[in-house]
Amino acid sequence: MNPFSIYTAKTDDSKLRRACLECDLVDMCFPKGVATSDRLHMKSKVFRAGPYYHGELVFRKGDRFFAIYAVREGSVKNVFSERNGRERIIGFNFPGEVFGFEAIANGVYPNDCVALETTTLCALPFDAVQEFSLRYPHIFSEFIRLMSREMLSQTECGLAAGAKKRLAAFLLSASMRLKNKNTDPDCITLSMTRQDIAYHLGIAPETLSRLFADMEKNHVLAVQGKSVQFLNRKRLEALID
Amino acid sequence: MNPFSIYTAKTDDSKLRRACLECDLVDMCFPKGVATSDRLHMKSKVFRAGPYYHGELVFRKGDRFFAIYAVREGSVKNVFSERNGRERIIGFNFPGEVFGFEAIANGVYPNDCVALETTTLCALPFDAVQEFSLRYPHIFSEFIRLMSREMLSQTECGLAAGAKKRLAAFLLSASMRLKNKNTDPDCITLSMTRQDIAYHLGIAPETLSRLFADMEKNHVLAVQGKSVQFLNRKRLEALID
DNA sequence: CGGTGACTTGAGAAGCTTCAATACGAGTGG
DNA sequence: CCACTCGTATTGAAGCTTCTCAAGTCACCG
Repeated sequence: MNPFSIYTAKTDDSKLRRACLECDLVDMCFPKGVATSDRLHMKSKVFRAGPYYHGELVFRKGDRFFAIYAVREGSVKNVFSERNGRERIIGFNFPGEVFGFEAIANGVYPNDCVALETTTLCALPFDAVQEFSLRYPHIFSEFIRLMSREMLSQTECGLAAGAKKRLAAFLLSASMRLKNKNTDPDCITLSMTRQDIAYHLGIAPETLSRLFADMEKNHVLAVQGKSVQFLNRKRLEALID
Repeated sequence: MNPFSIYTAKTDDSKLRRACLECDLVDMCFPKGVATSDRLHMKSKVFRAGPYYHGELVFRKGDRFFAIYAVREGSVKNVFSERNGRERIIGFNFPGEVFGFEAIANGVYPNDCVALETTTLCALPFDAVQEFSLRYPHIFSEFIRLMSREMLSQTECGLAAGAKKRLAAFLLSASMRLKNKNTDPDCITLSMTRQDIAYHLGIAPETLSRLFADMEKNHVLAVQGKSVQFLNRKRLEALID
């Protein structure tokens, strides 16, 4: 009936617990001030979705809205496919991040969501949020705050002038958002294609390529396929303002 | 103590009633399925703010979050002032539109809000929303839906490639959003400066000027200072895709 | 080994920005 | 009513950024 297998076991798995604590949904899955029985009830409403493999659709534009998603492992892109064939990439989502809020307005997802690699998600049915919000102020607050944070980061990431600035901002943002994997934050592995990044930044893929080449020549980055190393973070940061 | 005079009288004023019915907050100020007594209570929480005059600040970056605002009359701009002196204009708001959601996340307004002309607002204290949401599912739903709609329109208005496309999209959006004033939708009066528009679109003011001149030469627009007339809406729409 | 898709590189054209000069419009004071 | 002024808007010319089209390279996979 539905494509989700219930999230049941593994709550004792320490790795998973840690993952949950770094998730934006943690305050909703493990709410303070909620009776233990209800807490379990709330958590039991959270489904695990996936795994989705590279290129697989999580949802499609027009699909009926049903749940907010959080990335557990992997990454996704949210895409508006336009008439002229080109696609506008609204954003990427990495582990711990939540997406799907735009679907609430009209009850349908307004864009496609595609897995960039092998990806598992948590699906939080909106029903459950509504139900619990009426009983627990904390849930209401957390949900609103989550949406607000999303809006804030969207406006903050607004179009900086200049392709180089935008790329620098993107790389630093990606580094910050991927830092939970306790690896070197100056060495990131991008799961998306150059074209995805370019369209996300609103530039041509060729321009992106040239920018990478340029930054490599200037010893700011070391680029090797999908892995990018920051050789000089200061200069990268200086590019933004 | 606070800068708002309570919104009390004039509920019988037909012009005002009409204004409220065209406001995004209408479902919260006049909620269905809420007892009449509570309805009055909810409405009594809504303050009228202003009037603010041209250039006056509604709130400043860092001000403590307290209420969501709706434009009653006039218009405002939301501005991020950046280090390098330049300002990024996140958006404009016209009568009936709601703004301020980004402030929920951290409890402070993340940007300045400036009146573009003589402007009055409705201020909806977030306390009241929280209080009522716990008692009435409808309020909860409406608030979330409002936020979601905001997020959706933000992502939809995302950066179209090309300055001309962006301007066309901006003008058509402005026309749609100002159409409540029962005037010709093909003839709008912009309350903001050229610089405001340019920075909002992420282009130089000079480029904007040239675009206007160009579109006038091509008989798409007739521009006279702040008033813009669409001479050929079809062609304007065709520019977008 | 050949094929396919992703990425890079090059060259010319188009778009946009910058700086500088000019024009306009509303408000002020003579 | 005119001249002055200040802020805003327009116009011009030069230069830089970015795009497009086209060709070439690379890596991965059958």
